[in-house]
Amino acid sequence: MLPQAVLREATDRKLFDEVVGRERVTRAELATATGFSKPTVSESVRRLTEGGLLAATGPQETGRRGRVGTFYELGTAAGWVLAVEVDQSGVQAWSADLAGRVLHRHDRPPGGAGDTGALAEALRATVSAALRKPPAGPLRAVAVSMANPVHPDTREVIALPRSPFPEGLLSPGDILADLVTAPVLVDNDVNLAALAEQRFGDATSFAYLYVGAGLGLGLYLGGTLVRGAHGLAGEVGYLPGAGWRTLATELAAAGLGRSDAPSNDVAAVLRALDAGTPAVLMALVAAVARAVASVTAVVDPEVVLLGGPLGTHPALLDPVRAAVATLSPSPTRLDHGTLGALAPLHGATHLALDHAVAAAIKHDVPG
Amino acid sequence: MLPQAVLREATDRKLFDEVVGRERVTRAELATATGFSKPTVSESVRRLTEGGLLAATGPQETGRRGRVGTFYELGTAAGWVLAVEVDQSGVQAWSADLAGRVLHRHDRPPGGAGDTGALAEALRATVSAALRKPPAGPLRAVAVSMANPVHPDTREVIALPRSPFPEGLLSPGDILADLVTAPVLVDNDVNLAALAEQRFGDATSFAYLYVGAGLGLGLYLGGTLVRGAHGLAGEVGYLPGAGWRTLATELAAAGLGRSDAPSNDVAAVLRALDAGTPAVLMALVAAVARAVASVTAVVDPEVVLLGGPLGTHPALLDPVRAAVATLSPSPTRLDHGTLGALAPLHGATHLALDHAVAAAIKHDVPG
DNA sequence: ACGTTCTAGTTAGGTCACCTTACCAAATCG
DNA sequence: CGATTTGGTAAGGTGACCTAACTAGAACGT
Repeated sequence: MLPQAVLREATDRKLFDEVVGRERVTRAELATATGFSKPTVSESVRRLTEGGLLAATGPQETGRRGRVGTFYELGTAAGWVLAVEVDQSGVQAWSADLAGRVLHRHDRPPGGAGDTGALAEALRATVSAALRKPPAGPLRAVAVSMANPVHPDTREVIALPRSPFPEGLLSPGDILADLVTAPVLVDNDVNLAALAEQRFGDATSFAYLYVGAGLGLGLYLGGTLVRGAHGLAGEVGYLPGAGWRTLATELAAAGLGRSDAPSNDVAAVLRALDAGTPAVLMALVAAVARAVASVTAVVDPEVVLLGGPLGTHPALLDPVRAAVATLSPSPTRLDHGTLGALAPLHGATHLALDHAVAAAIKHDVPG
Repeated sequence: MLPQAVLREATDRKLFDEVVGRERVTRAELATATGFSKPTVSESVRRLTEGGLLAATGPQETGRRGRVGTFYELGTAAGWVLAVEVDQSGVQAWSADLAGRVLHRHDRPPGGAGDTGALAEALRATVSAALRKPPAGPLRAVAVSMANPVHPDTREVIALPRSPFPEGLLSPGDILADLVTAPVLVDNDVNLAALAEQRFGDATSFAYLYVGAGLGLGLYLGGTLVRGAHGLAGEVGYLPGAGWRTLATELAAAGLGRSDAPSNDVAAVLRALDAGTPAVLMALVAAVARAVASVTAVVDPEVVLLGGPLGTHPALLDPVRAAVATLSPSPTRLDHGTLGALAPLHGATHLALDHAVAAAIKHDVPG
């Protein structure tokens, strides 16, 4: 590969993102918006259209002085990506175009609860359904969101004690190998939720704390997700609690987030929170505040967002803020996430998109 | 600035580092070692020699077939950097060349203990002394290591409750403004220690836990130091302890690391550790293990190194390993740091070097 | 009506950093 | 003393960027 390719790729990527962000643009607008010269923009747009990522869509509306320009937008042959979420409540998938617009949704309730084989089958069935309604163009990437941690290099699913999945590892890449030729990216659901919430807001250092059937943390620092050397970054359930046990163990001892019947527990805890039961609230607030304070002390992010079925409960925010303030001198902002239960799917879409666009730009160098 | 400059700078930097790493090299060796073509290497070396960073130092020794090449090495006019450490035990400074070789050392005992004005005066005096023994070439950068956290953008020193410095902020940039024209970089001593230990080993994700008169953590992830949005990353003294207090508070309550007389305390604790007093050991191990487990749970680094006067005590390592293992499922390696008390100075040297070389390469484009 | 003005886009030509290929220079080996 | 081997230069090409000057075409103004 030529050394100058890095410049070309950066230019193409920036222009592509600009086009996607503005829906329809002329090359002149692109030049002023990005700072590139007009000839450079024309060259780059030519590459992108020949590669199918962009397409000319007729003339600029007239009524303004000067020559009418040509609008460019996302090409219909640009293709699409597939984002999938696998968890205890089933499998959910989104087909999206390269602008991130969701085109189709596919849901599937859980097969046999807690059965890995059934889950794998549900994954295959959902992806098959999505492939039966293919948008225009090639499928460029598949991203799968899972509740387990994922190894940062191999992207294998990692088994943990008290993991929400039973024994037996689920490897989406293997499961989908014969269905799909596009690359299959796998990542942790909370990491992906963090990615989504980060893109939605725009803090550069950022933590997303999931509170539901267990605790999970997604960390976004310095422009990338922190996955950890062994894929275990953000496993805040293993933080030391008040005693010499992990936070997760203490929560379970308090009757919260038991890993053997998590969804029922979440419903019960939600009812308790709605009813204002002080014991439940206090136990939960203590655990969440410990987690937030720990994250703050270690990486000091700009913002910490609470997410997940319990994390978004309105009764939680103020007490946690108060508790954290007694410990931490950092003015870190604490708030609710805004994307709700769909955050991981949004994140998976972003992950797939990012990979797809980068790969598409890297490969076509039409002359 | 030309867009191609990024390529040129990367090339120059890589070649410069290669030359420094091998002491003396011919251009042919550089070409094969770096993968650049021979003409590219010659061009780059020409730029670097004209900029003064490199210098030809006579012919390759003969005895081998083929033409004798010209050796290049660090130029005498490349200049130098100054690394300074300011803490309660006084001020210490190193002059180093751009290869990181320490040329002169300057020490100064503390003026009035805990007196900011005296400390500032000691800083000025130490730098003046260093300037009176200037190595060849220009002073390109000064890096100051301090025990306080430092704001990541403004690089102002941040005041914290229980900080080892008294009221009144020490701004090395201002203090040295009339002595020195080179840029003055300031950073936290523990961050710099992490930088140094990281360079010495070569883990890509890395935490350095300082245990002395207080706890501090330096984090090195994804190729850079993590300073936090407010400069408070690694302030693990504010981690929640076993009770609803910070780790630092609990340690102080146990008679360890009291911030009002820290150095005496450290000596006392060291004596207790040597004597094998179980209460002291257990309290310290508990606190350190909590910190390590917290870091592991949040960012899952490849390695955690213990440093500082207490952290390097041999009695600490195994109990901490055992305690961490009961909490954390991550196979993170735990070890002692290898640079001892000099780690922050090493780190400051690296910081200054990095800045100096980058700036020197950026600016001269002789043509 | 018709030249002026304004905007979109192309053409021409230059720069810069990289590359390959071919050559020259100088030392040892057989 | 020629062959070989190695360091370094010369010549020429490519690709990605730039500026400046041009053409294309619509609306405005008197």
